[in-house]
Amino acid sequence: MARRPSANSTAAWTSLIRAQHALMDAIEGELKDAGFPPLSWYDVLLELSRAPRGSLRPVELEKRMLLPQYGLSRLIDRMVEAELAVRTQCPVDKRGNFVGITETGRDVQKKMGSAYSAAIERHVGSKLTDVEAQKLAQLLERLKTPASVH
Amino acid sequence: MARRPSANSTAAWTSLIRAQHALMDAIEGELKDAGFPPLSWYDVLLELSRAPRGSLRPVELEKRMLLPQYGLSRLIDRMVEAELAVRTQCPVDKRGNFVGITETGRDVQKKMGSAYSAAIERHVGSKLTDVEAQKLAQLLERLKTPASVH
DNA sequence: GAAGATTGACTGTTCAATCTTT
DNA sequence: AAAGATTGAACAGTCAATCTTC
Repeated sequence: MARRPSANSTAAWTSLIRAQHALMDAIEGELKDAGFPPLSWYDVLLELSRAPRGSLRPVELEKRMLLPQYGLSRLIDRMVEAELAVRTQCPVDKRGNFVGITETGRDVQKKMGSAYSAAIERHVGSKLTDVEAQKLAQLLERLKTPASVH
Repeated sequence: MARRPSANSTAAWTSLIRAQHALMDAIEGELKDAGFPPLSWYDVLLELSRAPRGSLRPVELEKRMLLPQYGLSRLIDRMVEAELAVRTQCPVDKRGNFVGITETGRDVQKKMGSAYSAAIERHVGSKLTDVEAQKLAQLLERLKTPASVH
């Protein structure tokens, strides 16, 4: 149908890109300055810390993560290298590994989680009322519904 | 200061990341499938096409671009390689180059602009009313204001 | 010395190809 | 053949160092 986008649709898209970038830079920058690893690492640590026995298969991780991580193998490699995660074999299906969180990993997840929360409060919570934040989340959720095929 | 982020702030942040990613993947994917270069190229082409005589200094480009492009030198190199842009010397200040758009570049900008508009309509315009899109843009703009130092 | 810009080295991402197990 | 995962090669992004001109 190639209807022309309204000025408001375009403005929403532009603002979305700019706001996401500005906030991501600010929040990830704060965490980095505090000595924490990138947010993609946090995503993995958070999902692992919530999983039963602290481990998941890579394919499960991919599905759950906030930041879509194509190169998950290498990300896990780096986290294993840093001793935040370990790899183990899956006994029942030898195709699938498990990735587990270490004690160090749990520790980093907790500390980083606090810093992350503080950063979200500073960069989001302090600028919007609770009702506005809720409204924003609702509008953004609507955008994620698949587009029609026309 | 270090107030706990409300659930709504966190939800807004999470939705922001996810919606931006989902839409960016969808929109950039459509353009790519249609044979167009990345959106970062489009940003450069758009700014150049709007500039007087179709050229700008790299530093000006950096300021205007939608997608913050740290490695602008190399991006311009690739566009020059693809014959969408040219480099020229600035006669009055020899530190500064100019980056100019070629005729091919103008052509690509126009065609890509149409496809981009259609994609925005499909992925944003079709999911929100005009009023909702406007509201969303307003809320996102509020997020870009600098955080307090506390 | 400061501004505009590029370069080199490093890190991270992407895509296709591959390998193993089911 | 399909699913789960890894690897290699190409590509892009980042940071500090550098170079030139002002």
